[in-house]
Amino acid sequence: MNIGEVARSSGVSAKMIRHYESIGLIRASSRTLAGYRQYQERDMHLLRFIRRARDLGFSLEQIRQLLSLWNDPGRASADVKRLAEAHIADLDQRIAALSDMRETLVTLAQDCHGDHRPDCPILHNLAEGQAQSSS
Amino acid sequence: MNIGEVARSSGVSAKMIRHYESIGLIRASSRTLAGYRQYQERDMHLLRFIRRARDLGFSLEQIRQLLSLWNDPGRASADVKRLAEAHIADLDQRIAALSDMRETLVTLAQDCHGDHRPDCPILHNLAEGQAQSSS
DNA sequence: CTTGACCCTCCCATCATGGGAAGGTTTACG
DNA sequence: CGTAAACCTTCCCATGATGGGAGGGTCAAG
Repeated sequence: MNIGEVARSSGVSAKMIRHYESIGLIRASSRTLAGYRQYQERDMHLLRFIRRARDLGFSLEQIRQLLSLWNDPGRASADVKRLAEAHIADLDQRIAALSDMRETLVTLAQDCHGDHRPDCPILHNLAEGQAQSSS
Repeated sequence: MNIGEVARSSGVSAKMIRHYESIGLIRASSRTLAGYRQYQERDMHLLRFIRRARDLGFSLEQIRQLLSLWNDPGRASADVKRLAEAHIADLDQRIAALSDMRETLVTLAQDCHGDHRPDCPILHNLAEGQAQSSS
């Protein structure tokens, strides 16, 4: 398989496959005489693994660890679980941060007339910045 | 005020103040003979405005628009509200995406023994699972 | 033998931010 | 006055994950 085909069937762009190779996330593939990268079925599975882990929000560094566990028949599932739970905690933090922003903005937007007049609590809040006395 | 002082009192780092100047988000300040940037009270307020908008997750491009509305006495609050609501929609999308990841991971982690054995539904899902549905 | 669809490497851009080098200025203190 | 600390300046580089695109080689079908 050329890089284009494995890209299509794994959902990882050719650009990214080359990048993952360059940072050592995946091993360099064999090449044809002309220098074209050649991939096997197992490379496709590896890339799909990476793709799914990315879809779950794991960073490439975390994926590096996941791959090393995946390739270790003597791994402890506790190690995988620990990685997953650390990532869940990170997601929780990011969700909380975004939700806080959202809540503040919704409150401000609700109080904004949204008409032709210039007066606006959103700008007022940004300019004067006292904590909202909402609820 | 030197840049360090206005940085401290606005919560925007000196590094970022110079950066905002370089991208034209704020106007270049006056300088002393030695080339030191000099700031006034109003610059501090401007930077606080920016800082608060950043805290609410607005991008610098959005902030550029917010500032232009802020400086326009003839603005319509509807324009501000539209910006805010677009940003809320963006936050909603990001929160939903992260929440989806979180939910999938929590489910997988719950089914993981988390002991010394290598068998693990998390790795199994990454290796064999269907791609996550992205909205 | 040309055309189009591949592939290659290398550089640049994103977005917001920080690190740090190399060097000039100001201030406070002995 | 001298010096050291604490400022300030500009310039370059790095992050993380991804894409764009230039400039050029390869391959297969017509």
